[in-house]
Amino acid sequence: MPSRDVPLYLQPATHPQARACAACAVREQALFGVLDADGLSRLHVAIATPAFAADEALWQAGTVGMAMYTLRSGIVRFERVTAAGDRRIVRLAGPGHLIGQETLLSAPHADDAVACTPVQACRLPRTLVDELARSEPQVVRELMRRWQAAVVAAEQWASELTAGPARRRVLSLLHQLVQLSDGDDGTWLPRREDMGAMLDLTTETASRIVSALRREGVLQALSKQHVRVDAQRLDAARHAADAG
Amino acid sequence: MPSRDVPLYLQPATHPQARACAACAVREQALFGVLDADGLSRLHVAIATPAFAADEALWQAGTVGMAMYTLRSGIVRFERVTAAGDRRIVRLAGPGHLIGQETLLSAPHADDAVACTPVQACRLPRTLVDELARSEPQVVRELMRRWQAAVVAAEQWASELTAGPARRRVLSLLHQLVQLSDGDDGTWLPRREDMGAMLDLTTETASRIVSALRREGVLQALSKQHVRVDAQRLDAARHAADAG
DNA sequence: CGAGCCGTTGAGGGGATTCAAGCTCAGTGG
DNA sequence: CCACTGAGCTTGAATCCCCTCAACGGCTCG
Repeated sequence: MPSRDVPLYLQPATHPQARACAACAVREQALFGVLDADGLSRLHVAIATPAFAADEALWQAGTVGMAMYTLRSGIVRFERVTAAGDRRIVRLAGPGHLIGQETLLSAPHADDAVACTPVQACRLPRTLVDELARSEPQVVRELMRRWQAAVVAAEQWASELTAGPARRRVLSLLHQLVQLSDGDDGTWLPRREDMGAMLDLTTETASRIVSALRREGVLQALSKQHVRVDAQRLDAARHAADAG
Repeated sequence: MPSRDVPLYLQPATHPQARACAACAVREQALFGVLDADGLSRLHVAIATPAFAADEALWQAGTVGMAMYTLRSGIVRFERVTAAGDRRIVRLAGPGHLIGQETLLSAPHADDAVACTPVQACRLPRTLVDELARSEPQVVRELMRRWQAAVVAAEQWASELTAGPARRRVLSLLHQLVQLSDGDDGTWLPRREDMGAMLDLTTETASRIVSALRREGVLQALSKQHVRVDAQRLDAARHAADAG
């Protein structure tokens, strides 16, 4: 079984795209995970698997995309500039997530999409998904499921990450980040300024709280942007914040 | 042309549901607005048009619905209880909006849906929409459009209504409410406690700001829960808040 | 090695909360 | 009819949390 880090183009050229998809590490969570062998056989075009560096944009708000993406690894943030003129991050997406579905409607992107970490993705052209949706009914249903998931994620973000005292918001964010982390090499931690844009805090406040959590042993720095999170203490801290 | 206030059941009995839908006041914005005469003719079942009183629930979070609704008049709020235990309102829906699409996926509702004002709605059973989606391809596309609209609305909510100083948040909410208002009899204004649940403020703070806006002439009370909004001054106030 | 970005920490001020007290108004029952 | 009640709104005073302003240190990179 190929690791998720093996680029698809290194896999035997005799294998069609269908074979590559069948072997994909995030296949179960991916859009095409609903396709059976027969459905996959219709994938007669090659799917590009572009990589994005940290802070590289996948697209910009207001533009109309030509493709959507399934994330294979890494984290992407959705950000916009509010009417008041300040930058706000409104959602995060991680491995297995489908992003940019508005492309299917030829609707412009509502936000910038920017890689937070190095990102590997599968590029799904609009035309391909269009075709597939016509021939494979399950794909339509799966698309709807994805859309619903986006709604749920956005509402969750609004309800859990934008309310209450600063400390609780940071703890909730940490909780989210742990879910999105690739697991092996710790949890990615945003720059303080980006944490501020997510939680509506100043960089100073974000910094103070992160420092406090480190002193309390909830966090442990692994590298510049990665930490080890003590799940036990995180839960305890979240529960304590809720009670008080 | 029947007004939106004429109950559907009062229309001539010889007219099938198709005729009723064709004459609907919110037809252009409604889900079935994409159907042509031929498509409408497939509507051989009667569509119920239930009314909900203010503060009456359309459904509760966690339950799986049997139908979705197109709102004909009134405003509905989506609320939930956060992990921290406090009530949060995460979205509003108004005339023309389709709500409860998760029913189509047999997914449980993520939030309570509660009428803010008296609400008139069209009840669209899951099975009906299912059928129609199969026979009329435009319906599928329209459903996707609705889902995308929900995502955009949720992100807008998160970015504009949950960030910045309290006064700006209230002004942004007012802006939203004006869009949702039926137009003729003023703009609906939530109870202070509900404003707090929307904007993450205390009822006292919400009250203070509303009082100030009334003194400044931005608002003018019409009745207990309805106000006239001076669009001019509202825009001025919003712009001033952005600059300062 | 100096420049610049990012993170950290401190001191002081301001805006929202907390606590508390009246107020209006609709509904109820004597 | 009208006091009584309770829910929602308003306003005040004190407190506290977060922001603002400021300085400093570590790190990378030209």
